Amino acid sequence: MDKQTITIYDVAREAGVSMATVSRVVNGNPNVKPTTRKKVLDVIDRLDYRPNAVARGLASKKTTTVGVIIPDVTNLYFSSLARGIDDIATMYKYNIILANSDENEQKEVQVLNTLLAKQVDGVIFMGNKITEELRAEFSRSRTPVVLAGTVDPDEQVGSVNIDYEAATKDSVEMLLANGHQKIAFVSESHEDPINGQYRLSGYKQALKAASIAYDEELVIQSEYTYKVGDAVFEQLTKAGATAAVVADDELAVGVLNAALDRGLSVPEDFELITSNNSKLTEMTRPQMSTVVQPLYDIGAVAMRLLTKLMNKEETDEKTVKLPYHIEGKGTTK
Amino acid sequence: MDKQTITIYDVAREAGVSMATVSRVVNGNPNVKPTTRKKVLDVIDRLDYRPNAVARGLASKKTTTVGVIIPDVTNLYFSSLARGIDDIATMYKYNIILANSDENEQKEVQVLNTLLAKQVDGVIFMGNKITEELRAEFSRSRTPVVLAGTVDPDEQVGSVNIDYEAATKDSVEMLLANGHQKIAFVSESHEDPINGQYRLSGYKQALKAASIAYDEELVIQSEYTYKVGDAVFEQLTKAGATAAVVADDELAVGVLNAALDRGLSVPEDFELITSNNSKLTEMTRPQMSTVVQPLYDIGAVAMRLLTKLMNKEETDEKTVKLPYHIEGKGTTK
DNA sequence: TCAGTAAATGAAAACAATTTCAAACAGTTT
DNA sequence: AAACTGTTTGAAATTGTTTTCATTTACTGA
Repeated sequence: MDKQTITIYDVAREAGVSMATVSRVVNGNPNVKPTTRKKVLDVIDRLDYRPNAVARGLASKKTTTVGVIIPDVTNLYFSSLARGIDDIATMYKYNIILANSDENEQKEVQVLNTLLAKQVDGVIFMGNKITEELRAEFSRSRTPVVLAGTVDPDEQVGSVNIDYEAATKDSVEMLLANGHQKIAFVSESHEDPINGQYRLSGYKQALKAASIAYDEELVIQSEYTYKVGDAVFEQLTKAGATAAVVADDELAVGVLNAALDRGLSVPEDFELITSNNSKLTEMTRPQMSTVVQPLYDIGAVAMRLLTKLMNKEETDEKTVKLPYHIEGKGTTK
Repeated sequence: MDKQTITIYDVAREAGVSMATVSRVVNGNPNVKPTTRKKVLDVIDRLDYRPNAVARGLASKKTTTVGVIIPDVTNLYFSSLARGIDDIATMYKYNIILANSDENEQKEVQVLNTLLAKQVDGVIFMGNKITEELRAEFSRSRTPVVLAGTVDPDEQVGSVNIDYEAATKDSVEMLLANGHQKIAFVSESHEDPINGQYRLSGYKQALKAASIAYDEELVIQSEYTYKVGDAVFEQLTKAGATAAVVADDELAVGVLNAALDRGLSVPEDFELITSNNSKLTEMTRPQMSTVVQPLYDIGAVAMRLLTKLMNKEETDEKTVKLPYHIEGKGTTK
């Protein structure tokens, strides 16, 4: 009736050894005589014993699972990071509990709490803003946290990303070099330091260096979805923009298509650089020029960093900046 | 030094009650006098007590987490399902452990085993073929399993999908109605029953009804990636196809772009229907005609079904087929 | 042969909850 | 006042491991 589970106790009894010895065998502890090891292994095989990870977690205080907070798995930028995270996690024998937050501050805090209740060994956070409440939770629990593709201006927790400021500056400079004067900057809310602080600053620097006045009209805040592309393009047109730096690929596709649907030629009539180098950039026609971020690697490196923190290994740097470059494709001349 | 954790024991002591009573309060058991409940709640609040989910899991044999095996999070089709799964899981207080399998049979089995070792309360499997080994594991553990967007011809485990056979038949018929004679069918390996059995059968039925001979040249097996689109289109050209039904959106974009890059007009010179209705279908120009699958819902319903199985509730049907329809967009006349 | 050391083993105590079962209590009914 | 009922409560067992610490065994060199 009930699924009778084989426990370490059954194995011990059958093999005529103590639970401790079985535990040692299972965990690869070298202090077991080869003959005993073989005996135990045989019984394990015969009974088809599988250690119960929950009991293990309770006894050892390690669950070998890490929590991953992601705004939306359906967003290619984040899912690419997630893939890198999972691969490295698997490599180090961890599993990931994935939780969508929709970048909703309440959900983020709530999800973090349930992850901590589940005793995850570490957390990888993707999002935008680290609210005070979130930071408080981070430091209250002694669980290591690493941000992936997310910045913490205070650098209190580990993080992996690229230099958004420089990348944006480079993007704008490329458009400037192509002769544009009215270059727009489109991103999500400036409350997120990644946009309001870093990217915006890069944008301003480039303009300043070219002695072009900052025009608020050209700076647009919008959600990162395909469907708002049309409305955003309307605004761009109204502001007289002839080129734009867009902070999200999906939105960039929306803007690009809005331009094309209006009969414009890209890049002849309008130029565009996007920011994430997700698969989308090569799927559009023309293909989108983009900041090439090593998405998979950001996730992978973040997870690797987390493993170090979980093992209390020494780490050179808690904040790592990965290289990027700008790749001109079809949406710039 | 060590993070001193507050346990149920601390709460009991401080509140002057037994652990059992604290447990009752935490779990909302009604058999607690209101005054006691308040007293306990106050202490919980004061000590900031959080129940340890691992200990809970061990004692109650329920982890409130389900395992989700996904081929690749980075594939929009699957990530859309995953989003539906997670939302419903959250609604029912479950968390998901997500594991990428790359549709690799070995990885699938291995991942399933670690999920079971972690005592997940249920498993949602996305993939293609249910190998014998996998099925054996499914039935050996008494853990409920539901397939999402995946078929099991034997209908031994629960599953949620659409009628792939009919959908493919409809797609082909639409192309037939547009006057095509040489219609190709492009999918992944026919070893997957979803392709080799259902979709292919739908394809054949439509041809037969139109008295068109089945031509092997027109049936192409290929991986589901964007980058092979070019090679696939070459094959299509060689076989003289003037239209195609493609089983994956990403691949469909590749094929579409290959056609466009060769200077063809779509749908004038070549027609195409894709199968997943992911975001991609509206991002291309022209937009892709597609089988409209309720992606999010497939995931959501699968998870809902799983909750029923986990609670041993009666379920009307273990196999549910969701409705679909064909939406003609820009790649068909 | 015997001490000294290292390797191998086991008993029992954690780990932090839930669950079972019996006892205490309170409120009715006779 | 006793008997009966149902609600609250707590003691102790249970869950399946790991870990600590003591003990036994095996081996080495004097």
